[in-house]
Amino acid sequence: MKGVSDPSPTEGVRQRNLARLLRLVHLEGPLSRASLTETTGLNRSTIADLVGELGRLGLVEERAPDPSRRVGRPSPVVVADARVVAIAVNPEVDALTIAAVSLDRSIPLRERVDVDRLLSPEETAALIAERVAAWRRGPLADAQIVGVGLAVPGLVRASDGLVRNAPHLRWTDAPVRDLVAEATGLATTVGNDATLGATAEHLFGAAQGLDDVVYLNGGASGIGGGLIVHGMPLLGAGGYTGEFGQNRPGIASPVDRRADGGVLEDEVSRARLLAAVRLRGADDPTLAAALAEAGPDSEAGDEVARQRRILATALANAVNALNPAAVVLGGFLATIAAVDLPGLTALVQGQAMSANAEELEIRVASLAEDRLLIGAAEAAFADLLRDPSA
Amino acid sequence: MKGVSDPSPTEGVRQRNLARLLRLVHLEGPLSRASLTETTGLNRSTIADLVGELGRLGLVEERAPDPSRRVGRPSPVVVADARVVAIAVNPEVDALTIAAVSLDRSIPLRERVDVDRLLSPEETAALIAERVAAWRRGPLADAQIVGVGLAVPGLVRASDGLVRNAPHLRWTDAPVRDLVAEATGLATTVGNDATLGATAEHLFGAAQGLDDVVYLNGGASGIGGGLIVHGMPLLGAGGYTGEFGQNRPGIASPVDRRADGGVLEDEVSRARLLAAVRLRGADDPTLAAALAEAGPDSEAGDEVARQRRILATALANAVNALNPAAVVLGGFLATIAAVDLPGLTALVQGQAMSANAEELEIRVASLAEDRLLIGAAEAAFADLLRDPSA
DNA sequence: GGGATTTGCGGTCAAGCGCAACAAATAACG
DNA sequence: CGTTATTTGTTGCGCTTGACCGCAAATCCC
Repeated sequence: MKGVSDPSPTEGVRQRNLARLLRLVHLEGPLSRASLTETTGLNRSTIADLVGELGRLGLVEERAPDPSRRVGRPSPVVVADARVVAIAVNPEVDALTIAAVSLDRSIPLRERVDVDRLLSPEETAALIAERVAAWRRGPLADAQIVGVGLAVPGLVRASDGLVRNAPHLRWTDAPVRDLVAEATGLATTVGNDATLGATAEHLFGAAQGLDDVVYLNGGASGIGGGLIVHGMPLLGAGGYTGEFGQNRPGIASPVDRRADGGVLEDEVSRARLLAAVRLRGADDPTLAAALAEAGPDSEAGDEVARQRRILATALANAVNALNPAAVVLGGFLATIAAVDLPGLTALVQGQAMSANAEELEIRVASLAEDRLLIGAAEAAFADLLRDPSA
Repeated sequence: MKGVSDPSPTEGVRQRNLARLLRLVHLEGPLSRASLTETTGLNRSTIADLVGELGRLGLVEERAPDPSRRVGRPSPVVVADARVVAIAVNPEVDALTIAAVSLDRSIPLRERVDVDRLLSPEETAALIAERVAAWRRGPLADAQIVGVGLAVPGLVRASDGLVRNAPHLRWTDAPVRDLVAEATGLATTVGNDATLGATAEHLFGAAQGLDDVVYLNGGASGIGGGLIVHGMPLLGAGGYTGEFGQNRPGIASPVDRRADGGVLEDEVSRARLLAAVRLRGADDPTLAAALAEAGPDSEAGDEVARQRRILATALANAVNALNPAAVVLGGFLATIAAVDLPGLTALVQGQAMSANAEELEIRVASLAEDRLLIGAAEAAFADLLRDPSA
């Protein structure tokens, strides 16, 4: 037995307090020591001790006090150390985006590596390792890299970061976490892109401060989703939550049906919108402009309305089940939602339980292309934020 | 400032450890002190101290050691004190069921009060108070009643226990929590019946030990559901989660459609099953027997198959979104599922993402009519289990 | 420039838990 | 049947943690 567990019985307390402080300055930005004592309820002397330890660990810095117009001695400002960075990666069909995201939420480095063919998981790992090595020799020479986070468009097993299936990358059962960890020598986390996007919107974007959020993103290849529940990302038993794109919502009018299976992402799709405005391969702003130009009384307008009706049923189903505080829409779903947000909200409320929908807000995602990088970095920071002294 | 917060800095630790121990003996049943040290990782002396405190609080008892055939000094067995009870209540259309549920999971008292008309919230509160008062003078004379838990068939606002709408009780915006608390003088919690049923199945029933569970119950008046997520009940922003009955699942074949709106509980309903076997008002076992007698190649068999197809789509939608470890079905949904559980599982797997469904288990609820009482009692015990020293 | 206010800093103190040594109770063994 | 091994409860002690207190420093208001 001889429990050689904790050297100190109350180390759990200290760990939690350190984590609380680090999380605060990471999520809220620079905070004075005084405000830290106030929000945590800890004693001034305790805050001094804890901040000192975080400083010695190289995780926070103390800056000169802000010229506040309050009476009394000014309080130093505690800020997350910008030299602590995570490597955030988003492999996509046409490019691999890699960035360095600091603990102070700045993004000092970002690079888009265009590729003319699909990269294998091994090639992806090698490319990441090469960029990280180059950055280490240069701009990140004095940085402390805590890990790598990947946002993968596909099903990712939560337990071991195995990519079960990423259809348009053509990755199947690829041990991406282990490959990247070995290639870079860094702790690596792999997550589903939509789940990480939901995390980012929850922490810093349109769903900030809301504990129950449904996030749906419309991409070129389909509809992905992520869930925030109890203020945390919901991974489910295997890690495959939020796959609303494969759901089959009821379609009230038979004339609205286009695809055989009735699968949401076959009925509500970017491709059908592009076809309606006679475009091939445009980005979302271009698509939005074309739809606006066509107007509501055009073929394109009818298609938007049709997709909105089906989307509303799918959202109502989710709202009935999960009673979220907000639904956040990204990608082309944001485009077709923004045409008339109150109208879409009303459509959803008409099909959902009244209590579930009455305080529901449907919002447009707000973090743009940084979303996945922020979410991936957040996943890489997670261990550090849970136990800063490790 | 002068933080008069905690008398001791580490009281949080002690509170958590006390809660861990009490929760263990409550959920797992009698446990020896030795096994407590092993599962918690705490020191023997600490366990002795904590168990002593729980004993002084009247929450646990220590019994003579089990005649174990192991070497070494026998370890006393720690048991939750049976005198600590919660009052569990389930108001329904035709009766009000009220029970005393002990912390050791026994149910020493249970009473079904038949009513020939709908009771108002105020009458319900008065009836509960009357029964509790009578029990206090008799069988519960030496009991420590920690609170009242109600399982209400309707929408319950989590923040204040207001019953927003319980259609077949005809309660609307009824402050049930406050009414019962005032009438009885006891701390009261109010929850949705399906959510509390899910909790019970999660803690003691078919979904024991699973952190991600979707629970659906088919009753006479519709389909209710509850969700377990992160090992906890999911309440959502307002408290109205799990309302799968109002969802609109896709219906593959138009000939399967019976109702106009395509709402699940209009398509999949007990009433339609009863009609198919020409019965009026039968309980679930009778219905199951009638369906079995009719056989699969009858009108009733066709209706069961139709309902199973639609139910499968609704379940697949939930599985895609939530990736639960198990789906638990109760009421008449258990009846139509049990006809061919592997077949229903296959139907769901055919419409869900393969990864989400591959380890999915569809199970039949196992707690029978005790389910709601256990769930309601658990809700009433929640505060005690969170902070035993309060 | 003086008073008020707020903060930082060092020292002291109580609480909580681990640890080690000892005692007790049982099984295994000769 | 007695001895040994094993396991566990008990007791006293020490370490860690964070609150509290008094003093000095820094800033604003007058």
